[in-house]
Amino acid sequence: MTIEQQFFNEFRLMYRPFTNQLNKQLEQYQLYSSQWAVLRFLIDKGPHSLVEIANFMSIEKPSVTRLVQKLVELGYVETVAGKDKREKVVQLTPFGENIVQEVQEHLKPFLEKALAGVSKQDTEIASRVLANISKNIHQ
Amino acid sequence: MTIEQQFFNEFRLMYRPFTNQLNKQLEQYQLYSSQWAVLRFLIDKGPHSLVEIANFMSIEKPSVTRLVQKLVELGYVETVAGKDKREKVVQLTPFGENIVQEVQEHLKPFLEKALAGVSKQDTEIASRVLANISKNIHQ
DNA sequence: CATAATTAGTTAGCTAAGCTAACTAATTGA
DNA sequence: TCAATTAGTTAGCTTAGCTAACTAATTATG
Repeated sequence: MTIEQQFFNEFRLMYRPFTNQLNKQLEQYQLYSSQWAVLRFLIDKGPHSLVEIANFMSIEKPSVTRLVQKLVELGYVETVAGKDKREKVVQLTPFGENIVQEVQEHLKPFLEKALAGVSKQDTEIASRVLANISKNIHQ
Repeated sequence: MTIEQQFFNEFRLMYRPFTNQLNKQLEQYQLYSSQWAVLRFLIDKGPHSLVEIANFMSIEKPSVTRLVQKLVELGYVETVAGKDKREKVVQLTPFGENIVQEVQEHLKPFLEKALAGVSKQDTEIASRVLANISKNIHQ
Protein backbone atom coordinates (compact mmCIF):
# COMPACT_ATOMS: atom_id res chain seq x y z
CA MET A 1 0.00 0.00 0.00
CA THR A 2 1.41 3.36 -1.02
CA ILE A 3 1.52 6.29 1.39
CA GLU A 4 -1.15 8.03 -0.71
CA GLN A 5 -3.50 5.09 -0.36
CA GLN A 6 -2.69 4.88 3.33
CA PHE A 7 -3.59 8.51 3.81
CA PHE A 8 -6.96 8.32 2.05
CA ASN A 9 -7.69 5.14 3.93
CA GLU A 10 -7.16 6.84 7.27
CA PHE A 11 -9.18 9.77 6.04
CA ARG A 12 -12.20 7.60 5.25
CA LEU A 13 -11.89 5.60 8.47
CA MET A 14 -11.99 8.78 10.51
CA TYR A 15 -14.85 10.53 8.76
CA ARG A 16 -17.91 8.66 9.99
CA PRO A 17 -17.00 8.21 13.68
CA PHE A 18 -15.97 11.84 13.88
CA THR A 19 -19.13 13.16 12.24
CA ASN A 20 -21.32 10.92 14.40
CA GLN A 21 -19.69 12.19 17.56
CA LEU A 22 -19.86 15.77 16.38
CA ASN A 23 -23.57 15.37 15.65
CA LYS A 24 -24.04 14.08 19.19
CA GLN A 25 -22.26 17.16 20.56
CA LEU A 26 -24.53 19.40 18.45
CA GLU A 27 -27.79 17.62 19.33
CA GLN A 28 -28.60 19.91 22.24
CA TYR A 29 -28.54 22.90 19.89
CA GLN A 30 -30.81 21.08 17.39
CA LEU A 31 -28.01 21.25 14.85
CA TYR A 32 -26.44 18.75 12.47
CA SER A 33 -22.83 19.05 11.43
CA SER A 34 -23.85 20.27 7.98
CA GLN A 35 -25.90 23.11 9.46
CA TRP A 36 -23.09 23.89 11.86
CA ALA A 37 -20.75 24.20 8.90
CA VAL A 38 -22.99 26.96 7.51
CA LEU A 39 -23.00 28.81 10.83
CA ARG A 40 -19.22 28.48 11.00
CA PHE A 41 -18.90 29.95 7.54
CA LEU A 42 -21.14 32.90 8.43
CA ILE A 43 -19.31 33.73 11.65
CA ASP A 44 -15.90 33.42 9.99
CA LYS A 45 -16.60 35.20 6.71
CA GLY A 46 -19.68 37.33 7.40
CA PRO A 47 -23.03 37.41 5.57
CA HIS A 48 -23.10 35.74 2.15
CA SER A 49 -25.62 34.77 -0.49
CA LEU A 50 -26.82 31.20 -0.98
CA VAL A 51 -24.73 30.77 -4.11
CA GLU A 52 -21.64 31.92 -2.26
CA ILE A 53 -22.33 29.45 0.53
CA ALA A 54 -22.82 26.69 -2.05
CA ASN A 55 -19.51 27.53 -3.73
CA PHE A 56 -17.59 27.68 -0.50
CA MET A 57 -18.97 24.38 0.77
CA SER A 58 -18.75 22.66 -2.63
CA ILE A 59 -22.38 21.64 -2.53
CA GLU A 60 -25.30 22.44 -4.81
CA LYS A 61 -27.75 25.29 -4.43
CA PRO A 62 -30.77 23.18 -3.46
CA SER A 63 -28.76 21.70 -0.60
CA VAL A 64 -28.00 25.18 0.69
CA THR A 65 -31.65 26.22 0.39
CA ARG A 66 -32.63 23.43 2.78
CA LEU A 67 -29.83 24.03 5.25
CA VAL A 68 -30.66 27.71 5.43
CA GLN A 69 -34.41 27.06 5.70
CA LYS A 70 -33.76 24.97 8.79
CA LEU A 71 -31.45 27.57 10.33
CA VAL A 72 -34.10 30.25 9.73
CA GLU A 73 -36.70 28.08 11.48
CA LEU A 74 -34.35 27.77 14.45
CA GLY A 75 -33.95 31.55 14.50
CA TYR A 76 -30.19 31.30 14.10
CA VAL A 77 -30.02 33.12 10.75
CA GLU A 78 -32.16 35.46 8.67
CA THR A 79 -32.13 36.39 5.03
CA VAL A 80 -32.06 39.97 3.79
CA ALA A 81 -32.30 41.41 0.30
CA GLY A 82 -29.02 41.55 -1.60
CA LYS A 83 -28.03 44.13 -4.21
CA ASP A 84 -30.28 42.20 -6.61
CA LYS A 85 -33.93 41.45 -6.20
CA ARG A 86 -32.91 37.85 -6.89
CA GLU A 87 -30.16 37.60 -4.35
CA LYS A 88 -30.79 36.58 -0.72
CA VAL A 89 -28.06 37.35 1.74
CA VAL A 90 -27.89 35.06 4.75
CA GLN A 91 -26.72 36.49 8.06
CA LEU A 92 -26.65 35.43 11.70
CA THR A 93 -29.30 36.84 14.01
CA PRO A 94 -28.11 38.23 17.37
CA PHE A 95 -29.50 35.03 18.90
CA GLY A 96 -27.61 33.01 16.29
CA GLU A 97 -24.38 34.79 17.11
CA ASN A 98 -24.79 33.89 20.77
CA ILE A 99 -25.50 30.29 19.91
CA VAL A 100 -22.42 30.07 17.71
CA GLN A 101 -20.25 31.40 20.55
CA GLU A 102 -21.82 28.90 22.90
CA VAL A 103 -21.35 25.99 20.51
CA GLN A 104 -17.73 26.97 19.88
CA GLU A 105 -17.09 26.82 23.63
CA HIS A 106 -19.00 23.59 23.97
CA LEU A 107 -17.05 21.92 21.14
CA LYS A 108 -13.63 23.02 22.34
CA PRO A 109 -12.95 20.12 24.72
CA PHE A 110 -14.36 17.64 22.21
CA LEU A 111 -12.03 18.83 19.46
CA GLU A 112 -9.09 18.96 21.83
CA LYS A 113 -9.80 15.41 22.98
CA ALA A 114 -10.00 14.30 19.35
CA LEU A 115 -6.55 15.78 18.70
CA ALA A 116 -5.04 14.65 22.00
CA GLY A 117 -1.43 13.58 21.61
CA VAL A 118 -1.01 15.48 18.35
CA SER A 119 1.39 18.43 18.37
CA LYS A 120 0.34 21.87 17.13
CA GLN A 121 2.90 21.56 14.35
CA ASP A 122 1.51 18.26 13.13
CA THR A 123 -2.05 19.57 13.32
CA GLU A 124 -0.98 22.52 11.21
CA ILE A 125 0.77 20.32 8.68
CA ALA A 126 -2.27 18.02 8.44
CA SER A 127 -4.47 21.08 8.04
CA ARG A 128 -2.32 22.36 5.18
CA VAL A 129 -2.29 18.96 3.52
CA LEU A 130 -6.10 18.86 3.54
CA ALA A 131 -6.33 22.39 2.15
CA ASN A 132 -3.85 21.48 -0.55
CA ILE A 133 -5.91 18.47 -1.61
CA SER A 134 -9.05 20.60 -1.78
CA LYS A 135 -7.20 22.98 -4.06
CA ASN A 136 -5.85 20.17 -6.26
CA ILE A 137 -9.23 18.52 -6.57
CA HIS A 138 -11.28 21.61 -7.20
CA GLN A 139 -12.79 21.91 -10.69
CA MET B 1 -10.34 30.31 15.05
CA THR B 2 -8.16 27.77 16.84
CA ILE B 3 -5.90 25.42 14.94
CA GLU B 4 -8.14 22.51 15.97
CA GLN B 5 -11.18 24.19 14.45
CA GLN B 6 -9.17 25.07 11.37
CA PHE B 7 -8.16 21.46 10.93
CA PHE B 8 -11.67 20.04 11.20
CA ASN B 9 -12.89 22.76 8.88
CA GLU B 10 -10.43 21.75 6.19
CA PHE B 11 -11.30 18.15 6.80
CA ARG B 12 -14.99 18.74 6.14
CA LEU B 13 -14.34 20.96 3.13
CA MET B 14 -12.28 18.25 1.53
CA TYR B 15 -14.55 15.30 2.17
CA ARG B 16 -17.35 15.82 -0.34
CA PRO B 17 -15.33 16.93 -3.40
CA PHE B 18 -12.88 14.13 -2.84
CA THR B 19 -15.54 11.44 -2.47
CA ASN B 20 -17.43 12.73 -5.51
CA GLN B 21 -14.32 12.57 -7.64
CA LEU B 22 -13.40 9.17 -6.29
CA ASN B 23 -16.87 7.88 -7.13
CA LYS B 24 -16.40 9.16 -10.67
CA GLN B 25 -13.12 7.27 -10.93
CA LEU B 26 -14.82 4.10 -9.69
CA GLU B 27 -17.87 4.38 -11.95
CA GLN B 28 -16.42 2.24 -14.72
CA TYR B 29 -16.02 -0.64 -12.26
CA GLN B 30 -19.63 -0.22 -11.05
CA LEU B 31 -18.27 0.61 -7.59
CA TYR B 32 -19.00 3.30 -5.04
CA SER B 33 -16.36 4.47 -2.64
CA SER B 34 -18.01 2.60 0.23
CA GLN B 35 -17.87 -0.68 -1.69
CA TRP B 36 -14.33 0.04 -2.71
CA ALA B 37 -13.45 0.48 0.97
CA VAL B 38 -14.64 -3.08 1.59
CA LEU B 39 -12.54 -4.43 -1.27
CA ARG B 40 -9.55 -2.53 0.04
CA PHE B 41 -10.02 -4.02 3.47
CA LEU B 42 -10.23 -7.56 2.04
CA ILE B 43 -7.12 -7.22 -0.13
CA ASP B 44 -5.12 -5.64 2.72
CA LYS B 45 -6.22 -7.83 5.60
CA GLY B 46 -7.55 -11.00 3.95
CA PRO B 47 -10.96 -12.70 4.31
CA HIS B 48 -13.06 -11.54 7.25
CA SER B 49 -16.57 -12.01 8.59
CA LEU B 50 -19.27 -9.35 8.23
CA VAL B 51 -18.99 -8.36 11.88
CA GLU B 52 -15.25 -7.91 11.51
CA ILE B 53 -15.77 -5.70 8.47
CA ALA B 54 -18.37 -3.68 10.39
CA ASN B 55 -15.98 -3.18 13.30
CA PHE B 56 -13.09 -2.18 11.11
CA MET B 57 -15.11 0.32 9.12
CA SER B 58 -17.03 1.63 12.15
CA ILE B 59 -20.38 0.99 10.53
CA GLU B 60 -23.31 -1.19 11.53
CA LYS B 61 -23.91 -4.78 10.47
CA PRO B 62 -26.90 -4.07 8.20
CA SER B 63 -24.78 -1.61 6.24
CA VAL B 64 -22.16 -4.29 5.67
CA THR B 65 -24.80 -6.82 4.61
CA ARG B 66 -25.86 -4.50 1.79
CA LEU B 67 -22.35 -3.59 0.70
CA VAL B 68 -21.37 -7.25 0.54
CA GLN B 69 -24.59 -8.25 -1.25
CA LYS B 70 -23.75 -5.80 -3.99
CA LEU B 71 -20.15 -6.99 -4.26
CA VAL B 72 -21.37 -10.59 -4.50
CA GLU B 73 -23.73 -9.59 -7.34
CA LEU B 74 -20.79 -8.03 -9.14
CA GLY B 75 -18.83 -11.25 -8.69
CA TYR B 76 -16.03 -9.45 -6.86
CA VAL B 77 -16.42 -11.34 -3.57
CA GLU B 78 -17.99 -14.55 -2.30
CA THR B 79 -19.00 -15.74 1.14
CA VAL B 80 -17.89 -19.04 2.62
CA ALA B 81 -18.86 -20.76 5.86
CA GLY B 82 -16.87 -19.66 8.91
CA LYS B 83 -15.98 -21.81 11.92
CA ASP B 84 -19.57 -21.28 13.07
CA LYS B 85 -22.72 -22.12 11.20
CA ARG B 86 -23.69 -18.50 11.86
CA GLU B 87 -20.56 -16.85 10.59
CA LYS B 88 -20.09 -15.87 6.93
CA VAL B 89 -16.57 -15.16 5.82
CA VAL B 90 -16.23 -12.74 2.92
CA GLN B 91 -13.35 -13.20 0.49
CA LEU B 92 -12.34 -11.87 -2.89
CA THR B 93 -12.98 -14.07 -5.93
CA PRO B 94 -10.09 -14.47 -8.41
CA PHE B 95 -11.98 -12.04 -10.64
CA GLY B 96 -12.36 -9.66 -7.69
CA GLU B 97 -8.62 -9.80 -7.01
CA ASN B 98 -7.90 -8.83 -10.60
CA ILE B 99 -10.36 -5.98 -10.41
CA VAL B 100 -8.82 -4.68 -7.20
CA GLN B 101 -5.37 -4.68 -8.82
CA GLU B 102 -6.80 -2.88 -11.83
CA VAL B 103 -8.60 -0.28 -9.72
CA GLN B 104 -5.47 0.32 -7.62
CA GLU B 105 -3.56 1.07 -10.82
CA HIS B 106 -6.35 3.21 -12.17
CA LEU B 107 -6.59 5.27 -8.98
CA LYS B 108 -2.87 5.84 -8.62
CA PRO B 109 -2.63 8.97 -10.82
CA PHE B 110 -5.82 10.36 -9.29
CA LEU B 111 -4.51 10.03 -5.75
CA GLU B 112 -1.13 11.39 -6.78
CA LYS B 113 -2.76 14.38 -8.43
CA ALA B 114 -4.82 14.97 -5.27
CA LEU B 115 -1.65 15.03 -3.21
CA ALA B 116 0.39 16.99 -5.72
CA GLY B 117 2.74 19.45 -4.05
CA VAL B 118 2.61 17.63 -0.74
CA SER B 119 5.82 15.99 0.46
CA LYS B 120 5.96 12.33 1.48
CA GLN B 121 6.82 13.44 5.00
CA ASP B 122 3.80 15.71 5.28
CA THR B 123 1.54 13.04 3.82
CA GLU B 124 2.83 10.64 6.44
CA ILE B 125 2.33 13.14 9.23
CA ALA B 126 -1.22 13.88 8.08
CA SER B 127 -1.87 10.16 7.85
CA ARG B 128 -0.70 9.65 11.42
CA VAL B 129 -2.78 12.59 12.66
CA LEU B 130 -5.91 11.06 11.13
CA ALA B 131 -5.14 7.65 12.64
CA ASN B 132 -4.55 9.30 16.00
CA ILE B 133 -7.92 11.01 15.89
CA SER B 134 -9.65 7.74 15.01
CA LYS B 135 -8.03 6.19 18.06
CA ASN B 136 -8.98 9.11 20.32
CA ILE B 137 -12.56 9.17 19.14
CA HIS B 138 -13.24 5.50 19.26
CA GLN B 139 -16.14 5.22 21.73
C1' DC C 1 -28.80 -30.38 30.98
C1' DA C 2 -32.20 -27.03 30.00
C1' DT C 3 -32.94 -22.63 29.24
C1' DA C 4 -31.34 -17.81 29.27
C1' DA C 5 -28.21 -14.73 27.21
C1' DT C 6 -25.35 -13.62 23.57
C1' DT C 7 -23.73 -13.45 18.84
C1' DA C 8 -23.91 -13.43 13.44
C1' DG C 9 -26.53 -12.12 10.07
C1' DT C 10 -30.88 -10.37 7.80
C1' DT C 11 -35.05 -7.55 6.64
C1' DA C 12 -37.71 -3.46 6.86
C1' DG C 13 -37.98 1.01 7.05
C1' DC C 14 -35.85 5.45 8.48
C1' DT C 15 -32.38 9.59 8.12
C1' DA C 16 -28.50 12.90 6.89
C1' DA C 17 -26.64 14.97 3.41
C1' DG C 18 -26.24 15.34 -0.46
C1' DC C 19 -27.70 15.15 -5.91
C1' DT C 20 -30.16 16.39 -10.79
C1' DA C 21 -33.94 18.21 -13.51
C1' DA C 22 -37.02 21.53 -14.19
C1' DC C 23 -38.92 25.52 -12.91
C1' DT C 24 -39.70 31.10 -11.77
C1' DA C 25 -38.11 35.66 -11.37
C1' DA C 26 -34.65 38.99 -12.14
C1' DT C 27 -30.74 40.65 -14.55
C1' DT C 28 -27.33 41.11 -18.41
C1' DG C 29 -25.73 41.18 -23.01
C1' DA C 30 -26.02 40.97 -28.27
C1' DT D 1 -35.71 43.77 -27.37
C1' DC D 2 -35.34 39.37 -26.67
C1' DA D 3 -32.03 35.59 -25.70
C1' DA D 4 -28.94 34.02 -22.35
C1' DT D 5 -27.53 33.91 -17.79
C1' DT D 6 -28.02 33.97 -12.80
C1' DA D 7 -30.29 33.36 -7.94
C1' DG D 8 -33.18 30.74 -5.78
C1' DT D 9 -36.85 27.07 -5.24
C1' DT D 10 -39.48 22.63 -5.58
C1' DA D 11 -39.80 17.83 -6.47
C1' DG D 12 -38.01 13.71 -6.31
C1' DC D 13 -33.82 10.74 -6.35
C1' DT D 14 -29.32 8.63 -4.33
C1' DT D 15 -25.44 7.28 -1.25
C1' DA D 16 -24.30 5.81 2.81
C1' DG D 17 -25.37 5.19 6.52
C1' DC D 18 -28.84 4.22 10.90
C1' DT D 19 -32.23 1.59 14.49
C1' DA D 20 -35.60 -1.93 15.65
C1' DA D 21 -36.96 -6.30 15.37
C1' DC D 22 -36.25 -10.57 13.84
C1' DT D 23 -34.03 -15.81 13.01
C1' DA D 24 -30.64 -19.18 13.73
C1' DA D 25 -26.70 -20.74 16.11
C1' DT D 26 -23.74 -20.76 20.01
C1' DT D 27 -22.29 -20.06 24.88
C1' DA D 28 -23.01 -19.52 29.77
C1' DT D 29 -25.54 -20.47 33.96
C1' DG D 30 -28.72 -22.11 37.67
